[in-house]
Order: sequence, then structure tokens, then C-alpha cells
Amino acid sequence: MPELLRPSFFQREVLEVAPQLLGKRLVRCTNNIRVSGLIIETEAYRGEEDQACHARVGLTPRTKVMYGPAGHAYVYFTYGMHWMLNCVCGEEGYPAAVLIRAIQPVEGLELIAQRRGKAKESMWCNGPAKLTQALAIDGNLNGIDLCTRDSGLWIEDGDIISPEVIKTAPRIGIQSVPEPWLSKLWNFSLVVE
DNA sequence: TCTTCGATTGTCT
DNA sequence: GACAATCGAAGAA
Repeated sequence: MPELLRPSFFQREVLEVAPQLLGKRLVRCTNNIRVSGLIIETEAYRGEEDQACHARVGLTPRTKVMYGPAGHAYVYFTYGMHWMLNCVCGEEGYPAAVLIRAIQPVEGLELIAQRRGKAKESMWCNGPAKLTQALAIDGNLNGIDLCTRDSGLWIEDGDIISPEVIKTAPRIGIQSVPEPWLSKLWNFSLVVE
């Protein structure tokens, strides 16, 4: 049985954690059925000074999970219909999180197909709102501990990814954010083979 | 394949 | 009351 990632993995500089999450396995377990996929794209958000980070407005009921202990899930709702999954990182009290933007489905393909309707297989989990739909993740999971199996959502260790196959890019969907935050290369993805 | 545009609700000002 | 870390349907080319 693969090991779960531990709090110490997350309790580091978010810019180190984000690329290292690539290749790890995100696992969702409901009714003893596993649905999982390899993480292939992440994005880092860090600090109140990061104008793309929700915590730029400071501590509010919405953002307080980001200020909490590392290794917990920050799940939030946006655009009136989509859920996003983030992993809280760094020291407690400092708001930082990694947005999981895409995974490659591995287990539970039937359930994913069912949850994603008639979407094509290549489109199942190639976006942050798509993978939350495929894994049945919603606001009920906000604040849960990703380092235990108690909540049915966790991350398992995987292969070490060599730096050559990791691509960096500006973060996505933050057009209204001013420089220098707009151009930070805080988006990490695996180069497709 | 590419572009446009509508959907729809929690959160903050 | 405005806006948001987006998706997918529909229409054009």
C-alpha cells in the first residue's frame, strides 16, 4: 500500500511543494470505491501580498482555512457553479495553497465517466472544476485533513519527477491581477510524452 | 478547430 | 451589487 503524503511534505515553501506534487496520486474514496489520478498540473498561491491569492483581502471566514495547518484541503466555490481543490501549504498562520488544476485518471474510470456525463475521456479531468466533478469534491470537504484517510480524500506518494519534464508558466485565469503577480511562473505542469 | 457567450451563487465592499 | 483561480454548448470557418 503506497504511503500517504505527510504534513511535513506540505509544511514547506509553497513554491517547492507545488512542482513536487506532480506525479503524486490524488485519491477519492466513497463507499469503498477508489477513484484516483496522477496530478499533472498545479498552481501556487502565496501570501497576502500575492494579488492573485484569495488571502489578499486578509483573514475572512472564506480564507481562514488557508491560514490553518498544512496538508488540509481548501475547497472553494467560484463562478456560481464550480468547486476548486487546493492543498494548504507552508507554516500555520501564513496563507499559502497549491491549486490542483489537472489530473490523469487512473482508477474508477467508470465512476468518472458517469459523473462527467458525455464529456470525452481526454476532457475528463483537464481543468480544476472538471476534476472536482469527476472526484465528487465539494464544499463539504473544505478544511479536511489530506494526510489521513478519514475524509475519503488524500494524496499518495508517487514517482519522483525529474525537473526536465516540468514546465512552468504564468498562472491561468487571473487577467485582472496587476504585475508582478501576473507574470510569476507559478503554474507547473508535466510535459506530455 | 476556434471563438463567443451564457450559466449561476458565495463572498466581500 | 459587483465580481470571481471556469466550463461547455453552440455556431462559424
